[in-house]
Amino acid sequence: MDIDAWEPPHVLLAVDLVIFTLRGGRLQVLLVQRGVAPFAGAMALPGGFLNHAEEDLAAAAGRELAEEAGLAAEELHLEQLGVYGTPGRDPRGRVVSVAYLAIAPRLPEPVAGTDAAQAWWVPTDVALADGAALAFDHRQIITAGVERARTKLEFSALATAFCGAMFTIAELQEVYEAVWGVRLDPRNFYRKVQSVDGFIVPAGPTRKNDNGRPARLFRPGPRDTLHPPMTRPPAPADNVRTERA
Amino acid sequence: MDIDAWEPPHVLLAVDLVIFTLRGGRLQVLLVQRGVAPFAGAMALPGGFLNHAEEDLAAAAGRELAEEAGLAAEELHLEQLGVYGTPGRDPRGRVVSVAYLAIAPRLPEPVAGTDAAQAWWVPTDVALADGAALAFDHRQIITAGVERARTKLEFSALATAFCGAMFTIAELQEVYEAVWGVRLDPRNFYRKVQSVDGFIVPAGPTRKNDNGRPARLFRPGPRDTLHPPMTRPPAPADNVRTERA
DNA sequence: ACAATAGTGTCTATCAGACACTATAAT
DNA sequence: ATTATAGTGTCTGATAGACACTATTGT
Repeated sequence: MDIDAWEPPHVLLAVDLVIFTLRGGRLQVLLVQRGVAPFAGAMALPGGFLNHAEEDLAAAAGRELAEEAGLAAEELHLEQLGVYGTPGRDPRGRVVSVAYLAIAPRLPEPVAGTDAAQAWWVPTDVALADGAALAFDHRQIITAGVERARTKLEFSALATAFCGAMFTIAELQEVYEAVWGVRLDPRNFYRKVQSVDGFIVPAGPTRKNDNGRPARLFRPGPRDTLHPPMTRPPAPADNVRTERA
Repeated sequence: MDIDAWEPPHVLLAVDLVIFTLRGGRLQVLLVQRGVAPFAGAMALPGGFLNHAEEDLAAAAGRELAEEAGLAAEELHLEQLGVYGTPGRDPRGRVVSVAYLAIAPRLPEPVAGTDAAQAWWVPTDVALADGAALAFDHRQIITAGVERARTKLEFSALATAFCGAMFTIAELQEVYEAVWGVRLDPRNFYRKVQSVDGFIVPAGPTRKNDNGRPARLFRPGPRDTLHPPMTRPPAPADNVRTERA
């Protein structure tokens, strides 16, 4: 270790984005099809190398978010998920990737302004199915993202990031049901979510409807950490949501 | 971005270690005194650059653990804490550091086999006090480590990592009290900790004493995630532990 | 005996979950 | 009227916290 001429080695640094949204009552992740080697043709998370040696990590994540998904980083929840740097993970050399988790409100199918050849919303259970061909260690990263989202829903106001500026309590419940993969009692959810201190606040006496009684609208409240937390029911496997009746 | 000659930039990769132990009923962190610039003379977390371009991140963390603290990585809890890569954080250039959290059982004062000039156990509240001079962004990293340890104590069996292979329930309670900074009722803690499924298991009818009734000994149980979790009391500021009577 | 810590029993306020019931809309 | 969703009332089993009490050691 004390060789005089020793110089610390350099590595290539990348950012990868796990972008979640809710579509059709299911948790979906944005995937792009790689156009170049390695893993050409396979599905991968949007991401890329740092632009220049002085670019900030979070800034690089926001830039990729705009370039590859056409989303503005300022309006989204964006947080660090982890570092993935196993030596053999990229055949081009030593690449260390910082994974970020991003949450977007409900979005339509074609992602506008996409830089990559193609980008799709893919349900997480499909993306993680056995047959799915994912580039690099992105399967592992997506799994970590799902797990992170699940636990953050319990203890933080992250669920509101899946909704727009205004939402009904039933819409918020759909977020919990989709991410957790369970069904919840609407009556108990209704009071539970309102009993948590600054989670959601009423947004005027406004209303909105499908074919039942109009629901009150809410906005995200000031608090990010929930006291008391939302309790996730123990997953009994037969409680999993299949279809939205 | 589509300039033909563009090459992705390289960065220097480092690992930093937040090593916690319990001494004198207080949560303490291992700090070394830097011998060279930058921040020569200031206190810093143990850590360093990757040895070579193919060294695994976790392996580098384990190596620094051995070199700078004389601790064997195999016996310790070691987990990724986060990435710190703000451009200006290291005056030598673009250095991105991966922080790891390590938990060690009660250890004596002088850390054997230390590579750095000096290494000390420092109570976290002292290390984070206003006057403390910490190198780089290590104050921020230690703060994140404390917060991580606090929440992990609630939902995982991490507390047993602070104890040895055998421990009494009172010793386990000391861990919770020190890390959370609160006092707990021994009677309620006693049953609570035993009601959690595979948290701790009895280690023979063995015993051990100070000057009261001998206590039963326990070993860490098979489960890592606690169901139900240990509930952390709301911190009312006057509940903080000051001295061990 | 006394002091000190280990361990048990039990009460109470609170809360998650179940579910009957009322309210307000569209058709 | 019927259907569908929004929102309220209330019961019950489980649990966190408070705390009286018993058990087992050293001095």
